[in-house]
Amino acid sequence: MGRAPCCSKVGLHRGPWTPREDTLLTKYIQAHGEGHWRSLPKKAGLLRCGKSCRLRWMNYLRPNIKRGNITPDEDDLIIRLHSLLGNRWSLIAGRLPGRTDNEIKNYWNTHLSKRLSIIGQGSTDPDTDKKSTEPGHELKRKTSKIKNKNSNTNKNNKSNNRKMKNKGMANIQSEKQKVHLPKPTRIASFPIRRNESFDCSTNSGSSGQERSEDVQCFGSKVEGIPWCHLEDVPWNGFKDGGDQENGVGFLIGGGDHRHGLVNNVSDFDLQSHLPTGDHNSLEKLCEEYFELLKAEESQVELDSFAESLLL
DNA sequence: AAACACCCCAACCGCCACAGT
DNA sequence: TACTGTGGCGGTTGGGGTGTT
Repeated sequence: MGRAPCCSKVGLHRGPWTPREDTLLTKYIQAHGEGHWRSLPKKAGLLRCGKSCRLRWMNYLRPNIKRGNITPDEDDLIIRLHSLLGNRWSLIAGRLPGRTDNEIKNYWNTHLSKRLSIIGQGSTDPDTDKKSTEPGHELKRKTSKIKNKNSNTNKNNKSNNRKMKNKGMANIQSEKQKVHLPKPTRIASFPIRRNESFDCSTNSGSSGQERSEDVQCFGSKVEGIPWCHLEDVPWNGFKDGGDQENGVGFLIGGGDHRHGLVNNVSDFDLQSHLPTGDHNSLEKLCEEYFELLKAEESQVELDSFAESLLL
């Protein structure tokens, strides 16, 4: 049962924000800081829902937000992180400074999922494809051609049409995908918190939250990446069992038994979900991912992967 | 030039976890 | 313990823009 809307919608502005509203919100937050979103609109003189204010700030007005022009590096990182984290956009965004979860989500939905589905169909090379098509010329045509053309000219059918398209894409993905699965798979039943990700040794972070049903095995989304046997992983958060709380990690040696239960589950449960025939490629993907992170690590001093995710 | 088809992305929605009472 | 308020997340929508026919 969902709770009531955060505020009465009556009399509140909706839709696109005006420059004036942006200014009001920005000035208020600059003066008083973030938080107290519910009361913020009133105090700031905005006829907006607090949620709307928060979203506008987080996704658009916040300083240091990068907009547009996802670089090839970011693109690649998104794909890799998504393969590990699934649709955990906020976590992925935390790994991409200046990018918002919404932007990454949109980018994934509009660019990457299509591209990957095309790759899955044995089409062109992804990079070639991307470079030759940005911003979406040839690709648009390609993707449009593989779409189900139930011609609907009625504008009311637009969204239905889109849904059909998306369903079609989802089907293609589920059939052809090589990199990820769309939905995380729960593999354990113990409670897990989103904020306790990637560093089991430090209960770092308290801002995030995790739904109990979000207990997931990331790896199960990556054709069984969940548990990579890596001998030397230079990040504290991973080395001791990875994201135990989120049911993800890497078996190193005997694993970490500080939380006993988790690795026991992982050893038994996760590995039993690993596709046995593709182990080398899984390790390769893990290694690639860590190489990428290493490269980043040399540029930016981070205490741990966990901390970077929680930035 | 007009109509149509499609894409992009800002914004909205519903749900959940957690904290406070 | 039960309830309520809040912040946050992921999924979805739809207006506007762009390309094609």
